[in-house]
Amino acid sequence: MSTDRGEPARQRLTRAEAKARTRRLLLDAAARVFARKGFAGASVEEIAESAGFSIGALYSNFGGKEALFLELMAERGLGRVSEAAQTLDRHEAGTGEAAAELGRLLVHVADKDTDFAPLQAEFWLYAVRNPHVLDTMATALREPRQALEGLIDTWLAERGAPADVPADSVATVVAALFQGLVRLRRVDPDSVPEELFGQALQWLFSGIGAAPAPARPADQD
Amino acid sequence: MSTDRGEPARQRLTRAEAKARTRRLLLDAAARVFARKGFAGASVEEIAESAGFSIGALYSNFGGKEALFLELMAERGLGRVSEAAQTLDRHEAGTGEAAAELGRLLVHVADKDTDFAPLQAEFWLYAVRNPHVLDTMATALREPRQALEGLIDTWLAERGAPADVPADSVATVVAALFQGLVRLRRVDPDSVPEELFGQALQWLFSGIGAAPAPARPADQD
DNA sequence: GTCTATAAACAGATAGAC
DNA sequence: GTCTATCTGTTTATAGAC
Repeated sequence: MSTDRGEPARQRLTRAEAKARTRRLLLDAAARVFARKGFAGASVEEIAESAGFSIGALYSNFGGKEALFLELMAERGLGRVSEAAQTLDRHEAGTGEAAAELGRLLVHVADKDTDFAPLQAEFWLYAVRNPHVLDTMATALREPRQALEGLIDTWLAERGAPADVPADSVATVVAALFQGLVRLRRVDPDSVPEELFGQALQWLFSGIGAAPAPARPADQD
Repeated sequence: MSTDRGEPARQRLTRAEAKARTRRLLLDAAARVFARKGFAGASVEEIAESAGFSIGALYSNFGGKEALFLELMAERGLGRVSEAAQTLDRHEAGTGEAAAELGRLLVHVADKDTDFAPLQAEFWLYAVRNPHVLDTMATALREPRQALEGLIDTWLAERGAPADVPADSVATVVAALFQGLVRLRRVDPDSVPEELFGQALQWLFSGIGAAPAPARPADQD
């Protein structure tokens, strides 16, 4: 309290606030560097310097490289998936409009937020390689998918599909398709035009409405 | 030629054959280790030992760690995607049966061939981070997708969908969905039951057949 | 709380023996 | 053609100054 001196005191940060700010800056830098170099390929030195600090600051705020990565994973493990649900919630009516909006989201994630998909892939790889993290990720991923599920319930009712169709399955399909298209677009943009995701959703929902009870896929033998 | 001595000469390998065998063993070991540790996380020592050789043998057969990785990528970059198309080609008639077959393929890739998806993710990350490899991968991925496209053309005709629907878009959607579901199943198997992929395809194709010309997604303003 | 300097371990790659 | 030994650079993590 009495330690501040002739300093201009530009922002007046308590030590706790300063430390929190450092942590935030380090976390953001870590997201950048991990996305661009991968978990193993990134060095703590590059992360610290990218945040404008030195290695010492990093170790004073986090247990180490792995702890920093895990904290980042807990913070943005499920990324924009929950954002997506919220964005779509505003377009309750009009599946077509919502589909177009989803198309824009895909383009944004794939083209603009260039660090997002690689970081997500890095999280996935880490989880697959570290079984005890796998469960954490599984439950973390279920949350945003349930948000999607609520939305899909609405769409389904709107389309006149019977309660017969399990909304959680549809939500899983939509989420998987989104991820797959984002990844593909990063490698070959021409093969995934902006409208493709919306188009696919139209096909999907139209098909769900058309075939009410496809419980038995095909038993023709 | 005159170097072999009292050795039992079990298989009689020429030096060229022996070297080819070493390369193959190293390549296979590299696939295992890269899948489990990642490109940066894997050490050449572990790869060499996993193949039953020493570091020297690796460097005598490949330019180095990166060259080994790139060769592996060229060899199995597109993985079972082309296999999938061939498998399905046998079930020309009966979309339902083909869908069930695809479901089994997904389960196999996700559950049995545990190294496949992580290795594929590693390839993708490498391509995204090395632009000059990106183009190579884009063209490599187009090939199996065209095989899928031919198959889809058949299904579409069978379903009575007009030529209106672009088969390449459908192929892209199917491929992206497959990849997305495989990844999700590795993390949360319960959320991706064995039949889900086939089910989703049924919905999709049924929807394509139902809505003949959805060229303009939604213009209601 | 953050920085500088350093310790200790490990990586990729090479040289020469066999 | 493959192995052993080694060189060189880099890495994580820590200790002590400020």
